[in-house]
Amino acid sequence: MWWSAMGIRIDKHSGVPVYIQIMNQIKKEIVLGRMKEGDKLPPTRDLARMLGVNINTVLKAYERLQFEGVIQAQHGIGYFITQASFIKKEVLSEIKNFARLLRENNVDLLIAITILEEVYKNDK
Amino acid sequence: MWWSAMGIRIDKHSGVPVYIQIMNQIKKEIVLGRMKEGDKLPPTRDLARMLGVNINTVLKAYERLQFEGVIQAQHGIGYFITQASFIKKEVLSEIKNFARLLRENNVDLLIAITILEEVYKNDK
DNA sequence: TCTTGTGTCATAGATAACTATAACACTAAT
DNA sequence: ATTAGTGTTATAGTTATCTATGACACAAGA
Repeated sequence: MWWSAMGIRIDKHSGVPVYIQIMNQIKKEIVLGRMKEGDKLPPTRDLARMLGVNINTVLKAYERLQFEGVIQAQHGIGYFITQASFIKKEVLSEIKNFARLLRENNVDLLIAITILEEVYKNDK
Repeated sequence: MWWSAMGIRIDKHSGVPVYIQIMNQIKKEIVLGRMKEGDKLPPTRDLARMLGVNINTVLKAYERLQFEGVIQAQHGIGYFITQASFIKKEVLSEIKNFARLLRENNVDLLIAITILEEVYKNDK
């Protein structure tokens, strides 16, 4: 088994703390079915090297994911996924359509997300 | 003219720097047409008090928005909007539909946004 | 001119995030 | 038993963000 860094991408200059980005990226990989229950995560040292961040930053992300019950450490072995929920294909398809809509209308992604958050929270 | 804080909401514990949240919120208000070119922004001191943050944090947001050309300071008078672009009604409508879809399918907003970002960037 | 409202600048301190580095503990394979 | 791979813990230092506070500059109106 090897790690290319999987689909995990971070942006050090986005303003969002890196450890939170790592958490979100791993959750995303799981939801998209790229990682499933029982799968082993990249070792902390490896992921840190691949992402160009410090080990402690990856560890912080892993520890928080463990606290949330998403993954589980096994001392001396590695971290494993313990909880996996998948997104429906239709929903994923709709996300793609939505992304296309935004691009076609030249809507800035950050602004769209800000509006989306407001709408999502207000209509509850 | 008064300031209720307008539609500007921030979350101190979201991990995203507050001054960036303020920037995004103001851009959002403009795009939604709630503020238009020439409109005066809340004074730094007032917005700081309304949001429960320090003046310097608001100032940092305003200064960056000015650097981006969105707003313009007039010494002793206030900050004014210099650049306004609007979102199409159809796009806003689609954002609302999208938010509804996510809620109906119990999709976590953060994860949805993470997937959206990936799709948006990859399909370019 | 004086006052009020506002932008601007500066300094200092607190907290969070990130980095650098080392040492130790457990597991599996040889 | 030894080694390699991995998790765990600890310490220290740097940088970014946020706060607290004060002082000064400019504009408009009384």
